[in-house]
Amino acid sequence: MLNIKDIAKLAGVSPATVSRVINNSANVNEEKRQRVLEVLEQTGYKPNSLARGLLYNKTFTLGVVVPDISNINFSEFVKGIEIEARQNNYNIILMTSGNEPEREVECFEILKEKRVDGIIFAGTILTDRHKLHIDNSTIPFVVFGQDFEYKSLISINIDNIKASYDAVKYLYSKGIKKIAMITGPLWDKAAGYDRYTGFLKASIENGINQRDLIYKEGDFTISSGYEAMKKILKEERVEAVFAANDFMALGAIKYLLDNDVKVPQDIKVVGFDDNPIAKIYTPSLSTVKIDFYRAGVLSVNAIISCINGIEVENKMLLEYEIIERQSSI
Amino acid sequence: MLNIKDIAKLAGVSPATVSRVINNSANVNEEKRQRVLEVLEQTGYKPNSLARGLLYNKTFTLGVVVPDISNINFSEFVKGIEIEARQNNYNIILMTSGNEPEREVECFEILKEKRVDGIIFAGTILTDRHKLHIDNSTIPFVVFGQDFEYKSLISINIDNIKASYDAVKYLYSKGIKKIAMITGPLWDKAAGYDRYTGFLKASIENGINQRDLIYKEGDFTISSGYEAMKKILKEERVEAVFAANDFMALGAIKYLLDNDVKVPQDIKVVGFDDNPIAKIYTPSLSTVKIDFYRAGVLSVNAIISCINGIEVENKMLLEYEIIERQSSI
DNA sequence: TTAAAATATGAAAAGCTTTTCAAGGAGAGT
DNA sequence: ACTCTCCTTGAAAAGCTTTTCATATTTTAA
Repeated sequence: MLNIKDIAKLAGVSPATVSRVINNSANVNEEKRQRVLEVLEQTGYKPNSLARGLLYNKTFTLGVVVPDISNINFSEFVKGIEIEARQNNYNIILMTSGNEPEREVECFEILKEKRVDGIIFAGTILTDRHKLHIDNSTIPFVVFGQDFEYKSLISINIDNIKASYDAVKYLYSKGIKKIAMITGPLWDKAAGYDRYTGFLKASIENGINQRDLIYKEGDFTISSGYEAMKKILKEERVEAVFAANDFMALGAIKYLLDNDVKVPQDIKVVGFDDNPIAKIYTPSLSTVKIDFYRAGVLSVNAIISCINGIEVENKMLLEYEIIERQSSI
Repeated sequence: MLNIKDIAKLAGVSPATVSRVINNSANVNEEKRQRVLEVLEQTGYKPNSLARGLLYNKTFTLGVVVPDISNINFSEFVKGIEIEARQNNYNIILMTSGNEPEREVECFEILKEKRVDGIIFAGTILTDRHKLHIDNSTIPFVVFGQDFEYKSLISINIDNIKASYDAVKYLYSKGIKKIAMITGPLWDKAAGYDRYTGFLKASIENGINQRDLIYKEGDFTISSGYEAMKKILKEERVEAVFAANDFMALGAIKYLLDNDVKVPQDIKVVGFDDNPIAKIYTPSLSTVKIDFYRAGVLSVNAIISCINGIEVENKMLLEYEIIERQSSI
């Protein structure tokens, strides 16, 4: 591949002059300028960004670490990141961690070696090794998705408690008295415990005794939603079900339909996430929509500000929206 | 950020020695080795990959250009790429093109500047500008998804004609006589025209006169499937419908159910893609499954071979699988 | 004990771009 | 005609790592 010296030779000027033409950084005799431009055009020369990066100590590259890119939430997130990054002249190195802390830390190490200008990290927990890395690192970090209340780390989060609270309140506002919840695993702080907490809060506010709360724990899969719904119906007569994600909500609906319970006439169902399936399913599923694309855009803006030394809020909450569809009308 | 000179100073040795310790490239006095290792540990030093890349003219980075990462097919594809690449010590720079040729070419330019070792490209058409780029480029290219019969370009493809042919044959094998197709836009060679061609071939083979073929053109959306189904039923009495993708198939099913036509008892439906929704929908949808994850893995293997100067087949076809579910039993 | 071989180590160059600094040339003003 | 300015231009250094080459030291063999 050609370098700037080759171009200089072909155009009969010095490398410095070629550089000046490429970067429009100083006056160059018009005739020479044309000669250089012509050579550039003919050869398709592109300056070596490694050399540039070495010089400026800057790569215009962001590292992005997500658990699983094939999860629609994260692919929306990454889409937002990529598009916003590009708009700001940055590229992204994408890495997946499979939610394994070991691999996450490994990603950080590789990204450090690649000298990325910043890292956007969607993870689950912050182990000591994570913290060690973040502390020792001069690379700006933005953490998404779990409330990492660690030092002044920039984090962008979903207010799971409030979103869940609002979803349940929405059901109560329809005059419903008895609502059950299908939760995620409660050890999962964000999507598990926090969403349960919102349900708890809204229920108590509507005069339910904490001991009378009706809920079953699932694991975010369709089949666990199906099973949970079965258990709930065996024990109680409820008018609505709120599930901690859409898959479990769909499982619940499936069980209800299989057993000739009408949705929404007999029992209303609300999910969480606004998975694309929610809109398509029959009946279409009411849900809480989180805008992951926007989360990506915000992450990029935050990290670029940070890179440029501009102060940013270090705790941001994402908006959400309760979407009413057939399953709860 | 520290550099190798700093480490050398801290350990009281020369940069060369530090380099030898890091790369295990030559014998180093054990005592000094330990001193260096200790400093490396304490400082968390990572060598600057830009400098290395500059020296070796190699970045261990692959460029990946896809139309839209939030499309499940492409996110599976990218997942396969990322995981396989990492296993081979490569990272990926992900770029999205929105299927715009202009932006695709722009991606190539940026990736060239970043000196990626290879580019994996999922696109639609190969314009002259694309070709110019590929011709002038010394960077290995792997093209996925459309049959780019261009020179010795490495391409990985779906055999749309044969997959579609097999799907229709499968329906005929159930003793069905009258099958309609909902095609994609026919100007779209791969997912549009080729899938139609397979349908045509299988139909003729089963004694249908080409003039009697029943098909309507959709645009891959649910609603277009719904409308196409409406038109088909108005004109003909069919026993089965084959759609060029799952969304249109689901639209068709929706129309049928809305009009009290039972699926699969009255009309069987088969889609294409194995979108996650296909499995979940009621009735679950029979479809043609393409393994995009595997396509990603194959792409990486091909490009790494190419980078290392190993000969590879330059035309590969992906396997597919007809998945039978409730909608066609 | 001495020559030869093996081992260990640092200096320096290469890889590519940008920017600073110095110098050369041209034009303007006196 | 001479000096001062402004405009152009090229040489060189910096940024960081690896590897080669040469040197210094130690070990082995005779």
